[in-house]
Amino acid sequence: MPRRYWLLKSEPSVFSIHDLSKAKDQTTCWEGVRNYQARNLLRDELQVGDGVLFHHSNAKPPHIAGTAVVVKAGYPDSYAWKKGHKYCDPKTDKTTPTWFMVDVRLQRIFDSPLPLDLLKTIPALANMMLLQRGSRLSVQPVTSREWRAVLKLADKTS
DNA sequence: GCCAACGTTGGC
DNA sequence: GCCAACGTTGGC
Repeated sequence: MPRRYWLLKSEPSVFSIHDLSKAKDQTTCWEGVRNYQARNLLRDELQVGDGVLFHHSNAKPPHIAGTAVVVKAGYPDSYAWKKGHKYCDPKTDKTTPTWFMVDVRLQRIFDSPLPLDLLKTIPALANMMLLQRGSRLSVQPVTSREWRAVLKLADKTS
């Protein structure tokens, strides 16, 4: 199985890559995804060892902040059953979980974050979902070509 | 703050 | 199952 790549987005005011760097083992569960398309990817596709681009959405400007690695594949998102929590979903139950999460560990914080308008200048990224459809979908597939181009850009700008 | 994109909801 | 209404997201 070849290693695969993904983009995960988070609003830095909620949880940033710097928060991840301060977390125990620089590892966190990626809870709170409440969209079925993204859920399917978390549940079925993300595997241990897969690469993750950490995107800061709703930032000024929005940017890819660094990389992480999947250290635990999809498992039920227990926040769905935390009463009163913003990620609580009372319609779901524990015997047939609806929502899933993965664990990711920090790999690298880019010296210079890569804003969208810079990413848009890179031909290899022209078809990237992030640039075509924005970051509404909170878990996005990234091709190995896109992954390489982003890392190359990160090295160039650091 | 605006608005386009898009997901969800609910009446029929 | 369709689709209009509505809500949310996020880039600008």
